[in-house]
Amino acid sequence: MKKFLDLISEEMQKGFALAGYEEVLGRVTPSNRPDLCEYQCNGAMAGAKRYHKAPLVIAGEVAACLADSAVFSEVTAAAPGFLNLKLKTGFVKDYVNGMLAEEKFGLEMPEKPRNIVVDYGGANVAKPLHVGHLRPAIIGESIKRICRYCGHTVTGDVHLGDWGTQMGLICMELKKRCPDLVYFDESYTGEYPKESPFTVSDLGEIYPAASKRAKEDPAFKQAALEATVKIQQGVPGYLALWRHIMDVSLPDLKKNYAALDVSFDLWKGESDAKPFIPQMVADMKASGLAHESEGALVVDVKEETDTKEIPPCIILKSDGASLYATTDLATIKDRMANLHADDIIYLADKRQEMHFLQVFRTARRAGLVKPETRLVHIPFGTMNGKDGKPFKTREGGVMHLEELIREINEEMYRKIVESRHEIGEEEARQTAQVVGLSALKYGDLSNQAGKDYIFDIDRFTSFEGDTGPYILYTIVRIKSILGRCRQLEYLPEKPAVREAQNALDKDLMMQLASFSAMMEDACEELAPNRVCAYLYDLANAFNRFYHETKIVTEPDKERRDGWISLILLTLKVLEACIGVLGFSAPDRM
RNA sequence: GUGUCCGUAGCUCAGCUGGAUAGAGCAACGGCCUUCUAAGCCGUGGGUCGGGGGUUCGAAUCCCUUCGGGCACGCCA
Repeated sequence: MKKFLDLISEEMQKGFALAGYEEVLGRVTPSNRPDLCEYQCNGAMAGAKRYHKAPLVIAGEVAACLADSAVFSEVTAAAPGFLNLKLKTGFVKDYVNGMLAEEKFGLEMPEKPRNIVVDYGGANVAKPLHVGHLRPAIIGESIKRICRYCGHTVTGDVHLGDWGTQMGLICMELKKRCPDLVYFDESYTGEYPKESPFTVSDLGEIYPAASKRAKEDPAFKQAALEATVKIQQGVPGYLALWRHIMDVSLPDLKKNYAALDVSFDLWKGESDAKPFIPQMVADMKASGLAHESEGALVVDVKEETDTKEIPPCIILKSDGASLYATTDLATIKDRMANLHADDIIYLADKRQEMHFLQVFRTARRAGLVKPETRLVHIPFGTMNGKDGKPFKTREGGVMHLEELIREINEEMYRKIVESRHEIGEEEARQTAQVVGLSALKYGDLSNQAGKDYIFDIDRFTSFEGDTGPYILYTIVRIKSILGRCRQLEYLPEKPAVREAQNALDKDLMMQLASFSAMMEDACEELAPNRVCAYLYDLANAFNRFYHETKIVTEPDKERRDGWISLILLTLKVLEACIGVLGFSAPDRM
C-alpha cells in the first residue's frame, strides 16, 4: 500500500498542477496547529518568489482547484499562505480498512532486501555484564527487529571482546595468585584440566584487580601484553586458560542477555577473526597500503578534506599482537565473504568514533568492502547518574545488569500487588517481569541514542507518562475491552472500520494510518526513538478516544462493530511496535 | 591546543528537510471513578529555545561569533 501521507501529498500536488504551479510544492505535512487543521501544506509560500505572486493568492487558487477533491473535505488558504487541510472521513476509513486487510498494515517490502549485519559491539567476556552493556544490547536488538520488520535480512552478532589485552591481564593476574598452575609451566606437554580453576564470580573480581595492578605496575602490564601475544600465537597453556575464560563467561552472558530478551544469531567474537588476519595483513603489506611506523604496522587514513589530524590505523602492535582494529577489519572480511553484507551496523559508545572512522577508511582503502557497502557506527552516549557523572551505584561501584534487573522487577512487583490485591503471586511475578522489561527498554529507546542520558532508576520504574508501562497499560485496556466483547459475542466476523463518528476516532484512525511512514523512517534512520514517539502518540490518541466512547454499551451495532474493528487494529499496531522495540505486553496488569 | 557533539520550563527530554501561539512527561495546583482497568482522562501555572550578530517574507532549526559543558585526539577496547 502507498503511504498515507504520500497519497495526501499526491492529491495536493494535483491541485498545484491544476492551478499551474510546480507539483513539488504540494508536499503535505501533519498539522502543527491541530486547532485549525489536520494536515497542512506550505508550498504556496515556497513558490511565492518563483512565481512573483502573493502566497495567499497561490494558496487560494490551489484551494479552488481542490474544491471537489476525493481526499480533502476542506482546503482553506490562510495568511500568510498556508493551506489548511481536513480529510474526508471516507478516505481515511478506506485507508484504515486497507491496513486491516494487509500483512504488516500495508507496509511495503523493499524491492531489494539488504543483508544487514548488526554488531552489538563486543561485551568483554571475563567480566560480568554491567549497566554499560545495556544500551548496545537494547538499541541493537531494536534496530535488528526494525530492519527485519521492514523486510531486510539481518544477522545479529554479539561480537564478544575476547582477543584483546584484557585476556592477557587475567592470565597474569592468575599467575600472580597461583603461579603453580600447570598452564604456566612451559615444559608441560600433557592434557590440561577440563575444569576451570576459577568461576564467573572469581572473574568478576580478578579482572578489576588485574586492570588496577596494570596501572600501578609497568612490569605487570608488560607481562600481560606478552601473555596476550602468547594467546594470539596459540601457546598451549595460555590458549587453555583462554578457553576456560570463555567457557566460564559464556553461560553467564547468555543468561543475562536472555533476561533482556536480546538474542544473537551469531555468538562470534574478536577471536573468530583470527583466520582472516594473516592474509589480510599480507595483502595490506603487499599492496603498500600498510607500512611500518614507530615499530607498528599502520595504515594512513588521512584525507584532504579532514579538518583535523587523523592518526593512522594501527594494524599490528610493535610486538606483533593484533588489536581492536585488526580484528574488526578481519571481521569485515569474514562478513563480506560469508554473510555478503550490504550494511554493517556497529553499536558502540560514541567515544569510539575515531576507531570506527579509522577502521572504515582502512576497509575501503584495502578494498575489503564494496564501494556501495554501508559501514555505520551508531554511537551512543554515556549513561550518567543523577549528578550528571558516569553512573555508579550508591557504593560507587559498577552496577551489574542482574542487580539492576532484579531491582526493577522488585519495584514493579510491589506496584502491581499494590494496585491489584486480588492478583496471584505467580501472575504478579510474571507480569512484573514483563512490565519491568518494558520500563527498562522504553526508557532507554525513547531517548536519542547518541545523547548522554541520565540513568535514573526511579524514573524507569515510574508508571506514569511517557513510559513503557503506560504503553502496556493501553494495550491491556484494549485487550480487556475485546475480552468483554468476546464474552458477549460482539466480535465482528469480518472486522471493518466505519467512517469516523467524531474527532477522536478520526484522530485515532489518522494516527494509525501514519504507521508505515513511521516504520520506514525508523528503519532508514536506524532510530528506535521514532517508534517510541509514535507509540506514545498512538496510545494517547487511543486513550482520549477510549475516555469519551463507550464501546461495549453502544446500542448501534454497526457503529459498535466499527469501533471494535478500530481498536482491534490499534491493538495490532501497538503490538507490532512494542515487538520491534523488543518487549511484549501481558494480558492483564 | 585541534576537532567534535551538546546547551530548549524547577527536573528529564521531544521538536522530522526553516513555517502560524516552541511541545510532552515528572514535580505543583484544580476537576473527573454506580458505567469497557483512575498505571487513565480534562484543565491551570511555569520559557529572552545559553548570549550576540547575520541570511530569510518567516529561525529553536541555516551561517558567523562568544560563553559554558561532554567526549576524542598512535600501539586500550
